[in-house]
Amino acid sequence: MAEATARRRRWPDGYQPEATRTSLMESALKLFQAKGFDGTSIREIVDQANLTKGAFYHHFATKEEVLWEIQSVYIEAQLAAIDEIMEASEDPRVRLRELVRVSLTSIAKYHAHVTIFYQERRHLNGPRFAEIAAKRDQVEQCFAGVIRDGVEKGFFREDLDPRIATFGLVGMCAWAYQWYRPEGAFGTEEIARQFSTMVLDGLSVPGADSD
Amino acid sequence: MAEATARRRRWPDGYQPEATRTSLMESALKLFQAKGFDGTSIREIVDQANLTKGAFYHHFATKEEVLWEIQSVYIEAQLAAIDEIMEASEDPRVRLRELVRVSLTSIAKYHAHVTIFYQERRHLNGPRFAEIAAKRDQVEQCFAGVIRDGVEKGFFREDLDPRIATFGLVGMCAWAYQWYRPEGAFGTEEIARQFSTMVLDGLSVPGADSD
Amino acid sequence: MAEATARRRRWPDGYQPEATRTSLMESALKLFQAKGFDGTSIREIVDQANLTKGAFYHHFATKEEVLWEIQSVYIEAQLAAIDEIMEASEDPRVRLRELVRVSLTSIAKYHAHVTIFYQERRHLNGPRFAEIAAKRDQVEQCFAGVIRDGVEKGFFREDLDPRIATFGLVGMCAWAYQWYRPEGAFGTEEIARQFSTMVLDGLSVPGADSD
Amino acid sequence: MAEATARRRRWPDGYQPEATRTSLMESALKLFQAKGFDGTSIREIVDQANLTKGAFYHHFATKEEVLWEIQSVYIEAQLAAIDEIMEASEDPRVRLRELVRVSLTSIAKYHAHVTIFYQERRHLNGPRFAEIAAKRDQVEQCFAGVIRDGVEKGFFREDLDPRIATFGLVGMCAWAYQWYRPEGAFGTEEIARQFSTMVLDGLSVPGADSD
DNA sequence: AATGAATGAGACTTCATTCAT
DNA sequence: AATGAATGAAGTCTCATTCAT
Repeated sequence: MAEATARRRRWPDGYQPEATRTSLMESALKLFQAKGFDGTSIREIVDQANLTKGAFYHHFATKEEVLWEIQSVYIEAQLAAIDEIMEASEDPRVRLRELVRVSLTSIAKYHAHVTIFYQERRHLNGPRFAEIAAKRDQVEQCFAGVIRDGVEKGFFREDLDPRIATFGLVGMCAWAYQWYRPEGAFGTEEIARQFSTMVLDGLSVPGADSD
Repeated sequence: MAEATARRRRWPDGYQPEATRTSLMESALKLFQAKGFDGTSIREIVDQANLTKGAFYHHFATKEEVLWEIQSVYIEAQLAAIDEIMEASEDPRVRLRELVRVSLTSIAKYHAHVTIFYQERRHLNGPRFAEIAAKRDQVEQCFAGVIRDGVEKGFFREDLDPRIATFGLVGMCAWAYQWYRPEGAFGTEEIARQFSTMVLDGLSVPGADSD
Repeated sequence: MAEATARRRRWPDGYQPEATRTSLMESALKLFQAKGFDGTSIREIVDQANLTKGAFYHHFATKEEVLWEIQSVYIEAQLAAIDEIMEASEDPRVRLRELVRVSLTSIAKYHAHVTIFYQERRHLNGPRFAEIAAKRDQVEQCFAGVIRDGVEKGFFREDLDPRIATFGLVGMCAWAYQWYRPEGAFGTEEIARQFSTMVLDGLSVPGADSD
Repeated sequence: MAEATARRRRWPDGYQPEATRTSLMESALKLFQAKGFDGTSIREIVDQANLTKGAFYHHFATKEEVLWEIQSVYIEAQLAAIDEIMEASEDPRVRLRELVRVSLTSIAKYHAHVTIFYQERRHLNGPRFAEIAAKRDQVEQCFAGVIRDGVEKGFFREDLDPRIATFGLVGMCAWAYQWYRPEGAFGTEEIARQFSTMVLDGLSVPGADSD
């Protein structure tokens, strides 16, 4: 009956299942980031959300499911952002700059998610692990594709292996989850610009005598 | 066979404290790498080493102590290698190439240590955490120092912040622990060469028209 | 049978939290008395109560908490009994007799509690120890107050220090937990009467020549 | 050969087994008093004595043996002191005063022993427990005998049961191990005098009107 | 939708004791 | 006389999960 009130259902006594679920997710997000997956107990998650274990198990089948959902949120956002980039321009140099930019801005936006994504991967089991890993691979394949494309089109040097270059570029960006702080001196846009410049043009001053 | 080499101490039936300790360390090393610190139980460590829990606690005060020792081995090796590099040459370009090279070769040499170093940092407590963090900072300060020096001496571009460049370079190298496999197509020397080239000279082909 | 008495809560198949908790307390009470706090394991407590370790830790945070609860039950009962005594009469001789009487009857009533109270005090930590110690002090202050009052009012001799007399009197009563047996020849009322007489009037036969 | 040097044997390199043994006993004495028998580990005992576990087990068969030795030292001293008292006078009033005096002075002299004697009795097993308990009974029988004798000789009142009176007197004295502090306002001689007076002559002022 | 009592496996750690040297 | 490596049992406590309501 209450279903007629358009999507935002309401339960008789003010129950708000969606809100409960969100509370739990946010609680888990903070705790997984701060103490790790193994280091966080269901008890802590529900306590911080002012809920009970029963509520938790009403919304999630297992603790791992929460982890999987956190990882999904992030990786899906990445994939969506990458799709946009690929549609916006065909120039590999532009695409590469954009990939770097998006990598860094989403680290800022999803800091907890990213930290958990990289640190707690291990705790995803079989099928869920495979699913996330596959999406992660898609992201990396995209970086690699852009580089390969740049080489083919003559923009990027041929003497570097595209896979190695990809790993280097991805590592450079991903590592930011370890040190980036929103209150730091540089914003993510500026960091992205510097990273792109370093990778595309190199640290060396062009004119300086080589060794 | 090794009996001719005059072993310092002999115990009946193979009491060999040093060997016991080493067995435990190696067992822990493998397991921490494979299943994480929290995911590894003392039981598993001793079972794999064919020893007992009592033996473990005779040699280590806590599980954390083993973790600390693993981290120490790696970071000390890093510091020693860096010292050598700094003594071998004063040219920031050479130094930077060497830092990259050492970072990658030691990831190959200490793969388990490095994985544990980056993934299980959290589980070190107060003083031990501080100790390792301080040494890790020394390493990073060294990278930063070389870059700053290169800028001052006119070898490296001035329009990049040395701290950002350092984070990028360190991330690029450190990330390798996530993907490097000894059986892969490239050795660490070659990977290091490509990383150095990318960072020093850039991906872009010099002549190609810019966007 | 007891079902007619409208039990507040009903659980399936006998979920009765209050009863579970009580079982555990009673089990611990017996075991702590018989084997001491350190000598009693959680395993023994739950086995004797036909429950599981999990159930124990659902109801109590630590083993120490059970100890604290046992001590509290006794000391609170003491304080309440003393309050009654102080309200019932103002004559220090009456009050003293009553204090002795209550000390002994409550040793009979709370034999296990008292034994644990005196033998396992050590195992209470910081704040809980302080709380119990403070209440114990209140009890002793009360004995001391009555004696001091008796001296001031001219009923009790002045040549004895009230603190020493208090210690003596309290020790005499408290010690009973070591030897009192309900099946013994004398009941607590009679023992109390004899103790009061001994302390108030002395062992000596008034007329007998002194040494 | 070294045995000719009269009882105080000396080992070649300065070994002093007797001193080692004594160190261990003293270490155990302090620790048992402070933390209880169960709360003290062999490790702590030997650490505090700057020795090793091997040394401990060279001198004592078990931890319990140390406990037994501590209890023996005290109870033997009690028995010896009581023997002296019984030989010195036949007057039950004198004897009683002396028993009280000795009880208190030996609490001062053997504070740790006494604390352990009363608190850790439980940890003595079968035969050793029986031995100590028997000696303890001898001491109590002695108190009881003196009281009974006093009643028979007409010095002590007949309306009190000698066993109850004994328990009261013994408790009064023994309890002092719980509160006596050498730095306190009264010495043991004075405390003993007051206890004897209280028990023999009573707290009440003879002339005061009775209730 | 949510509760919270209960489970049972397993975690880390401690410890008295043994024994070859 | 003394060492210290090793054992193995046991201890306290945590935790993800289940389930009747």
